[in-house]
Amino acid sequence: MLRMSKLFLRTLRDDPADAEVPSHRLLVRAGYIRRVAPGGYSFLPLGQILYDNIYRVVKQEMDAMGAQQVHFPALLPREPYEISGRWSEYGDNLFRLKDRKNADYLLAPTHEEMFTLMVKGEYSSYRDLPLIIYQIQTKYRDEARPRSGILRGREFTMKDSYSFDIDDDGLAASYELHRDAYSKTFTRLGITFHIVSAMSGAMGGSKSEEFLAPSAIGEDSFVLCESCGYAANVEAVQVMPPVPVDASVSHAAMVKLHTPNAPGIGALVSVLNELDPGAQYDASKLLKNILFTVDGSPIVVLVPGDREVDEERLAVAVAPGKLGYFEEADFAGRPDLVKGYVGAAGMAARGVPVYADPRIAAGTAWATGANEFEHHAVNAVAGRDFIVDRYIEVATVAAGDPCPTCGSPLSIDRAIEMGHIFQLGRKYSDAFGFDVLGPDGKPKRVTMGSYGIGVSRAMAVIAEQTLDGIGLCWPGSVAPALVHIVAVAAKGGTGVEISTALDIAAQLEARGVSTLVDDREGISPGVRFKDAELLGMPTIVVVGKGLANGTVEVKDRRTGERADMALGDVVNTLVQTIAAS
RNA sequence: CGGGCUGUAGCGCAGUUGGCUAGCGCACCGCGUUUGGGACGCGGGGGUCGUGAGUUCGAGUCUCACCAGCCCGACCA
Repeated sequence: MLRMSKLFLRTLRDDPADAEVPSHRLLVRAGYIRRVAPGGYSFLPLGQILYDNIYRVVKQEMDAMGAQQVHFPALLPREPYEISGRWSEYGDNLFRLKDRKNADYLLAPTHEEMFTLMVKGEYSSYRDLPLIIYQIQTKYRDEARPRSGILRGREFTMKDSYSFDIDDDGLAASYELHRDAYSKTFTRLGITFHIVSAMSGAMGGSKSEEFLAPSAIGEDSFVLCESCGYAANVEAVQVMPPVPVDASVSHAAMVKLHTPNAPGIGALVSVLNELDPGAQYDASKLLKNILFTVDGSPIVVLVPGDREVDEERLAVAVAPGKLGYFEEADFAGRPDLVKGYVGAAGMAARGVPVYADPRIAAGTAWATGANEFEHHAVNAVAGRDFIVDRYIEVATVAAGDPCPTCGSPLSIDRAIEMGHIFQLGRKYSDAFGFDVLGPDGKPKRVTMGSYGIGVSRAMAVIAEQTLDGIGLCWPGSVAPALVHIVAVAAKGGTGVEISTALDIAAQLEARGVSTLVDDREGISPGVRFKDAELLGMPTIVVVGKGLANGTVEVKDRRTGERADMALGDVVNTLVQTIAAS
């Protein structure tokens, strides 16, 4: 039983000035968290209980799938990360520090290395596998821009697990176990989510899916197909293969036009339409020619004018080459590349490789730069006037694009990444030379998966998906208390409301229902009601004026429905209702 | 890394052309009234005005530097 007369809690009437997103504002106002540093938050008692409840759900589902919990330090020596290459790969996002002997340490952003070493140290036979171990532990990432309170912090809690298998089939099985466990976990946490295909990204490896919680404040975008259920992070969408082009259609010869005052795609469209009123140009018929550098050498990337280049996908496509921007200084050194008027035609002569989105299929005609100041070319045909050296999927997707599996229009929504499951493969077992002896007595390289759930982030996500105009609104599976009992003293009262509220709470607790009692003295009813709504327990019981008639009021925080109930029935009824839900 | 905005009590904010004891609301303490929708009266406590230099008889206010926070942008040829 939590008693508000004793609870270490102060609710705020005003929104904190530094909080932008609703979950952050309410978690601070309701006294769950307090900021202590950029991206660093303390939990007050209600926040800690909420966190513990989420922790318990995550742990139960991990244990249920046969994973075993372990624990690592967050403070780690440099060497393992040096061996895996991540000491440098992680860049500025890694917190590095030195001990008194000037030795390098880091605060772990994730623990693949340590798990690999731990298992390598104990196991050496195929008969020991498969194995899944996990921890729920604090991670540190020096984010370029921590934001949204607990949603993107520099210190946060993550459940990370790792599977160790002898072969690909085993890895696939461990992966499926996680997929199921994650679905159960997020369902129990009351989170609405989609499982989407994800990009493997910097982690290396192959198959990867994300658990995304749709939210307007999300930092990820994903596509969803209403008709077939295809879902993917926008960074991982597979576009349709290039539409076959009717080779019999012949295009007019490429023409160079004088196009002054046409900076940018929008202005160029207007200028071209003036020059050629019959042609009906729009951005999708223009070709963006964007220069990047790979290991210092220029490349040009072609996308339709109404699309953007997805740099993360491009970075993956050119790996292990290092992607960079082609900047002013680079233009200065290449007078043959005219800023604002770069055109694919002529890149071969300049020794610049041409990478293109599949939409720039051979036989398609485009308006593009003419590699001459204030000049553009129209009717530049792929395969005739310019050659594409390599097709890669780098154009951003747009709402309405065809679904790669069924062709229906895709929708795009924002979401928060809640979990990520990932078939790592042998990246880390290779790095650390982790073999076990196979049945044939020969060494066999272990294959791994890594899997994460943002535990502290889940607090913000659940808040974000459930809050309303008057406060937080927790699902019963994580709420700090299931029932919030408000004692409202009657005029000239004797305190019987408070003692009755405490009595109801004691009976509920005895039957396993957690309670929060507003037993504060001298607080006006309005404050109690506002606080109860702000704090967000699923059920609110008001012990007040009805007591004279032997009734209390029961309110559902989510629906706002309220009903008077006989004092003698309230405990039984609540216990039954909660058991049924 | 670039741009914009902001640093005054635990929280939210005001503070004029530089001026005397730095204010208001919430929160907090005391007394009294009040008690079903963020009550009221009276009386209180709480401040290195982000930090450091400088200008000045005098700086929350002006100048410079630094630090911190929030938001936006990260290239579009």
